[in-house]
Amino acid sequence: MKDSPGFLPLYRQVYDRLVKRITDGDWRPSEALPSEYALANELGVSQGTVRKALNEMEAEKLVERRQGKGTFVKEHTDEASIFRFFRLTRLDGARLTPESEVESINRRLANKQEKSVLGLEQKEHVIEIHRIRLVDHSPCVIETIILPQALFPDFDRLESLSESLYPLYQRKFGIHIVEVEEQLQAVAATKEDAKRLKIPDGTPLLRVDRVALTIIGRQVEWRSSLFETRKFVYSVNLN
Amino acid sequence: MKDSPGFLPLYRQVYDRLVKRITDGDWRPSEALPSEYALANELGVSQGTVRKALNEMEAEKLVERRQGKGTFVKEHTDEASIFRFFRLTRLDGARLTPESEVESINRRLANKQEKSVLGLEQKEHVIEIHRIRLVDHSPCVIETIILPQALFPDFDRLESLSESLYPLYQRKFGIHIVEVEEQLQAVAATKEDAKRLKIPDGTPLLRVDRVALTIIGRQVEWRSSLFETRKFVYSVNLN
DNA sequence: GAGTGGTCTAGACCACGCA
DNA sequence: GCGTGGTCTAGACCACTCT
Repeated sequence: MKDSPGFLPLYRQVYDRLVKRITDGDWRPSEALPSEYALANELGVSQGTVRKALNEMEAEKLVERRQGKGTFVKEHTDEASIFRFFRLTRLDGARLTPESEVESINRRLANKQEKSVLGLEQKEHVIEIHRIRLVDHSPCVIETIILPQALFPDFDRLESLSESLYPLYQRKFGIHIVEVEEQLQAVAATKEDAKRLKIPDGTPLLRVDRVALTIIGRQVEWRSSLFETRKFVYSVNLN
Repeated sequence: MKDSPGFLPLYRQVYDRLVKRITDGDWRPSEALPSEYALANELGVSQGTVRKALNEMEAEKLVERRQGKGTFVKEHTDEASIFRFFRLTRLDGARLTPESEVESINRRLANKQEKSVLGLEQKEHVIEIHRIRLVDHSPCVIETIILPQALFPDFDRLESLSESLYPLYQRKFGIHIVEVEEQLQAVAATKEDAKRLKIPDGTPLLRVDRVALTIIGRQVEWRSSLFETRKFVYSVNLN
């Protein structure tokens, strides 16, 4: 006689309310939330319950907690974002800080595959970005990025793009990426790839297809990258 | 006048003691630990403190907690282990269950690189394993696995190897892998690779170099794999 | 019904950052 | 010295599992 959820813990309800207030923009990136006691008071629960909700949010990297200071909405800075999602390193494991050159930005109707990957309905528009990323002044990644136009109004009229795009999504469009799903394959460079990366035809490349997700699991970016991995490697830890 | 650690929380000390008892084999895989209250009593702390330590151990997948039943040492079953660390999937994301053919197992002195990667001292021996993994009866991965002989006594006299090696490490040698570090590159198949995988020379392959670590960060396996990714992809989520 | 982990509360004290 | 988050305790009650 019970339903499937049957029971939603109080701290979960607190979590949901706080997450909503962040995604709604009640507290902006790098701003402090009220203290645990203030929130507990406001929501009519104990401080320990708020604490549990905030700790979950910290585990998901939505906020950052600092003893003696407070709880802050996590900001996607360029450095942090590259450190977190850009997995290319030198052979010895040292992190890289690439530079980017945007080649083109266009707006057009989404094709079938894009609608499927991004979960779009009929006749929606997408933004298509092509760029090259360089390390030590030589090209090593080519990227194609597809964004649902509806979530990124006037994206194609931005004056310039930052090196790391996720801080931009957060700052300008209130979109907070918390997870990416990637699929990797080894492929041979086509003539065009080879020309753009200044490498021989047929060089093996690491192809990475990535879908970026928000806290509620909404797909907001589809990115297809080709990495030249003769001097660099893609590093990842699994737990 | 304080030292660098300066302060070690009680739950951390409880955590350390419990982890040690598991790695020492006091409780075997799939066995239940004493209840929170029993442990709290035995260790002279409150139940909430034990709880916090156990929750950390659950987050690290060292134990599994089941409401109404108890806390159990997590067992590396074949299925769970493949699901967790074998990242190859079909193009639609469906998981694969490969079969393996061991080609050779040898014991020899570690070379310089192996000593560096595995953190070995002078003149230690290693076990070297070569195997091929097949999906749908066709070869798609070739692996070279290096183990420090000291941690795996008589490994080369085992009658057979299970499909997934980590359950074997846990069951026979008390070694519990909790994390792997991987470095990925795209490379061209050599003549020998091509022959073993039954593919054309120079086919792009995904090369994965993996170091497997225990809970205390000890390197216990170095594995170099070459994946044929025309029909499959390496899938990973980043948070 | 007994025993386990999960939630929730209330209160005390500690470590840290800052003015 | 004050306010913040971090730790620790004690106790009550809930949800789940098995007998």
